Amino acid sequence: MKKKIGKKRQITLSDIAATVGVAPMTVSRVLNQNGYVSDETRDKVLSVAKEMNYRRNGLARNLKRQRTETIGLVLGDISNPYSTELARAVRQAATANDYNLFICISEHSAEEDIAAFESLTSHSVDGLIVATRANDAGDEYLKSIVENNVPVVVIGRDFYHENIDYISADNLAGGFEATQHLVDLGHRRIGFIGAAFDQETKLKRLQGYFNALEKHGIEIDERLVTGRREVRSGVPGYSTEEIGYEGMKRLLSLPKRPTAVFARNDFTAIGAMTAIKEASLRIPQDVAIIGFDDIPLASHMSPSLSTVRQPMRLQGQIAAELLLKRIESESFPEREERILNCELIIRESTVSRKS
Amino acid sequence: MKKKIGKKRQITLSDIAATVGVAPMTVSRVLNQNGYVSDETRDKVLSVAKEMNYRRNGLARNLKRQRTETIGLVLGDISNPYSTELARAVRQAATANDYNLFICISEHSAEEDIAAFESLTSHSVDGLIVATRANDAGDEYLKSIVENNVPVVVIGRDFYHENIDYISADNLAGGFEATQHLVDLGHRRIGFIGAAFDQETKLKRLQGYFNALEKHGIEIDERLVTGRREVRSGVPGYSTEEIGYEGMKRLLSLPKRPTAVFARNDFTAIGAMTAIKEASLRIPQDVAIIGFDDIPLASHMSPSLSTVRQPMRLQGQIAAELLLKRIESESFPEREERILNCELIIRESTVSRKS
DNA sequence: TGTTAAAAAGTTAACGATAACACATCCGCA
DNA sequence: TGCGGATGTGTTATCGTTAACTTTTTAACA
Repeated sequence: MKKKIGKKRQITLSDIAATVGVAPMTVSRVLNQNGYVSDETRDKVLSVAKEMNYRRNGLARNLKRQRTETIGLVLGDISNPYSTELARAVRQAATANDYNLFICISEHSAEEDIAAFESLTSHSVDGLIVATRANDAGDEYLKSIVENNVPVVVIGRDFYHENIDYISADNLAGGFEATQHLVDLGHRRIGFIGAAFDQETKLKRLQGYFNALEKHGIEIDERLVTGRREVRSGVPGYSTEEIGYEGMKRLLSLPKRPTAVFARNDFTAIGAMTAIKEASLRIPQDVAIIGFDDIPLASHMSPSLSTVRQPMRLQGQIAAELLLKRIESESFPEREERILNCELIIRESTVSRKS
Repeated sequence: MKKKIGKKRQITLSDIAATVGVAPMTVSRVLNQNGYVSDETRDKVLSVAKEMNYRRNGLARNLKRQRTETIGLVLGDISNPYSTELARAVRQAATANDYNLFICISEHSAEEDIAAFESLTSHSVDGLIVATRANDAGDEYLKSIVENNVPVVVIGRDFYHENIDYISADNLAGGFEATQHLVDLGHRRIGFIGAAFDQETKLKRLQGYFNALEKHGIEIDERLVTGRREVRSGVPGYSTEEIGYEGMKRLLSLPKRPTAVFARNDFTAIGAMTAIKEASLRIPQDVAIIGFDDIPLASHMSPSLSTVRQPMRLQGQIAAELLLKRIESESFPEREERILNCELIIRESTVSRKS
């Protein structure tokens, strides 16, 4: 059974104006609190507006004003605390500067990446923060957006453009430190979980791992690097518990298994830990493991997870600041690039507790 | 140093029209692929559009068309896998039906709740899915939105309105089952972590706990119910690892500590587990613990965490479906209410492994 | 060859809001 | 008395697009 038929027309400024007996412009002035309006008129307008349940039409308003006071954030894997912390920080900065934040998710492919850019820019967001992984089609599209003078800032996305600011954690140094830490503990056979050996050549964390091994004269063993092969071309996925679990199983079944493992991120590490425990091996005595990100749960694992902390909030905050600067600047600011330091967090999964 | 001064005007349909030598309407027809256009004109328009890097102005378009093909989703705690799974499901359904999805976060307060509603509705989203916790001011505002004929669906938000569909997991039954499970294992002193005793009286999971105790003639002990008191009025926060950790410490320090604990959600449970381990007590022999949600990590904890699984994706999917139905209906569909079953997942944190 | 319909455009008028300007009053002070 | 500024309000045009209508051209067939 249906209730009423037909949806009513939305209430406009003119409706209020007609009811009160003034010009629409006067109503606009009242509602935007600018220009001169007598107290009497103001009160009347406000009460009528409330009575008619008026809600301003942002489309019309923004069209006329040529700005939306809204910024867009494109996230890849939204399940990742990295993304969510980023989002929170961006939101906070946006709110503090009276900007709204719209978030779009682009999960798997370049098409989704582009769809997200498209839907945000076509809604005329004042600026865009992009935190998805690089892919050719998306990069191409981003470029065309920027060349349409939409301010853009990228976070952790490997993409250079003269008018795009770049922010990232220092994944290269982080990957290096994590591996170095394992080497310092005496490990020589060190695995990497989270990326296929011959793919993701741009993955900085993996490069850091290679660099550290090289520095210490440890030969790189292809079999020790494992991860699910990306099925789709386009945007690479993110590594999960499941991938960590599977990857660890593979590593453990090697003739000469690694004595330590560096996982691409904490989720991957947690999955790997499960596999190690299932094999009745001890962490860290039999296999040491270190993750990346320092998600809140890392310290609650048992054993607690060593990891590399990256400044998640800070990245979001800086991104928002740079974006707002771009938005509010009349001209084109010089490109800024910020690579933020990571911090090695040593816990029980690499060094057994002494007490 | 600045690069160029002044931002160029955006390219419009008329610009293309002028260049090609046709009317703007013809260009519009080409770009929207409707109406008759000769192949020759089409090609010319498309090539000029591409050359000029034309990007349509969605504000103007949507204003004229009176719809945006966009839906809004308001989330509370974005860090929670519950929220993120919801978002993914909603996005999937939206995309499949050619709708965009904008997500807004409302973290702490009624004001933020309202700001999110405001920014989405003022952008004229075609409909709104709300998954934040109920609060008076927000409810009031929601009501006014609905009465402006914006389709709304709420998920897990305790709020009744004739024209708003309601979706939720059966938290009451879930809380009951979790507690019942502990009782079945022989526990009589069962704690609850995640809500203050005298607050959150509407919290269904807590009510389920009370109901189960009552059913088995176990007296409710106020001291066994613990959680951080909400500082702000307005939107209640969510329970976290930290709260679980603190809460468990309090429970363990009681003269007669509980032998089992039901945590409001898995994060809280995980925090509680850390506190239990720190006290050198065994799980589940000394203290059994069960959570709620079944986040992916629950099975990776050690011991693995018993919990109540709620259908996260399904809630999002149904919400999207109901919303799209409302959007596409000319009239007002009858209100729908869907309470989805939860599932008890028994793991090692309540029943020790036999093998 | 004329009639009619389909195809390919163009014209007009909004969508709802506001910037920019114009026009009244009113007040104070030289 | 008059002049300038503050105050209050109205008018006009426009943001960029498209729905609805009109006009012109082409094709099709009796």
